[in-house]
Amino acid sequence: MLTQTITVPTVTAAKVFPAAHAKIAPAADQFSVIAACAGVIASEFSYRKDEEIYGDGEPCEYVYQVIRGAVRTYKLLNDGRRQIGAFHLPGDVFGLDAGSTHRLTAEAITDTTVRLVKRRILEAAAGSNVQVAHNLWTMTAGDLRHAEDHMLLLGRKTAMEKVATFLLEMDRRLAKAGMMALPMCRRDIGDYLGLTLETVSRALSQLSDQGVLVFSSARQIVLRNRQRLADMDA
Amino acid sequence: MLTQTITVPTVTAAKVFPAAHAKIAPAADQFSVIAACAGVIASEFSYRKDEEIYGDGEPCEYVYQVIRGAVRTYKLLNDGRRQIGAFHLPGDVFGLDAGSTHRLTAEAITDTTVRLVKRRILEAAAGSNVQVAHNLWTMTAGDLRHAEDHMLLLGRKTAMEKVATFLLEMDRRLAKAGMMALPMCRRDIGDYLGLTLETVSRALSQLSDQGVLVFSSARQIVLRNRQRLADMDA
DNA sequence: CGCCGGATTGATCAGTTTCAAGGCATGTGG
DNA sequence: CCACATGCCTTGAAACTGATCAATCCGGCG
Repeated sequence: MLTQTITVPTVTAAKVFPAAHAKIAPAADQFSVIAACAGVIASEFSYRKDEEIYGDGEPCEYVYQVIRGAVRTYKLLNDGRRQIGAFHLPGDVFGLDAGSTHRLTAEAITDTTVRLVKRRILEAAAGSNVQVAHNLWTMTAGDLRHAEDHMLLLGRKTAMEKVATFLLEMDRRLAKAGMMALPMCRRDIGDYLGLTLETVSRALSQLSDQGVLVFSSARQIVLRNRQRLADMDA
Repeated sequence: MLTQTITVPTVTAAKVFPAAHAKIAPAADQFSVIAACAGVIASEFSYRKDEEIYGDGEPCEYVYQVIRGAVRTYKLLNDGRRQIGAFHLPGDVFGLDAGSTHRLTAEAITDTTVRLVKRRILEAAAGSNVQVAHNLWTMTAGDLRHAEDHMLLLGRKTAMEKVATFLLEMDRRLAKAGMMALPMCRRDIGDYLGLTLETVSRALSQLSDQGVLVFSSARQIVLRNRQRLADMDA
């Protein structure tokens, strides 16, 4: 079980959309569009490391966008086995469920700041604005695409292939100046890939030995040979 | 590799919506709603066993609903390893991708008849009718929910737990008169659960030995103890 | 400095896959 | 009607991948 910091979310700021932000991912654009269309006042909230943002089964009150930090969304089995469905990095939208309750739990991986809009307002906007409705659909479809790719990984790739895929995904999503600063620990990576933390560690060590990557520290990685990774990725 | 029957789809019928059909699943309702809203002429097509309905990467020309038979949608790795993302049974809608191309391949498991509507028309309807737009979203969200549950299964459940989950899912979706007639072979089940066909067979044999289920034939199954299965399911 | 959480590494174990053989049902042609 | 081929399923034995258990190691921080 993970340590659970019990903290009440703190409002750190509140501003009117659209707000300019450094790095705008496609999903971020859509978020801005729907928020703007809805004419919403979006707030910023901050969460501490390991703090729960929402829980499995809770009503969907907000839709979130990561500003700083990182978020994991996961499901648990009775005995505590955990499957992380996705990591959400700056720019990413999460917590958008079509139903009335969340079906995964969301937690801050590191200290994290999110922008959020009330789901009720979004819903209303979608009811009168087809552009908003279309964006809700394509955002959910983007999550589905990721889930489909991830099912292939979980069901059919070997440990090394899983780790190679993970590295390429993270490289694409958060590499800056050729360097990757992973926000999550080995256990998180394992629970994302359907592996144990030891297997993840061994695979990374092996890639390091082969010169495919270089560690600055355990979580600071430079990829030296993306092609080799892409080959392993199957 | 599966045997590929090369056959051109045959139009067997064409009728105007809404058409009454015996068993209406929730998704079926939505399909009818969107089709009705779009004022679409829906056709019926038939596919032979193992025939491809659409391929990974092909443009999304139609959205489909299973009338009779069963469909598998899957992804492949370079070397042929296959992950089946979902089985589509009578009433189910499939082939609804928000993007412009399909990201999985769809094949008929048995001889299958589908109803289909042109995606272009649906798209247009969604642009002017928020009810249609909303239904597209909730259908995609339903697929996402299934994928999220399935990631947990693929990444974290044991072979026996996977098979138990599979049996309960199929029981819920296609049991008639307490009897389940599986349309798919052991290899399909394995590729859905991230197992080999032998492991699936062994798990089923073990459940049979324990009296949890009874085989009429290899694919005709009666569940004798759903509670035991639910317990294994974790 | 010593503690602590996270990461690495080693040794062994277990579950699943792989390889292989055989059974059973279905269908076809002699 | 029977012999045989075929596809699918079951079962067994061996091999292997990844998990588990356990011992450091390392870096940051009080």
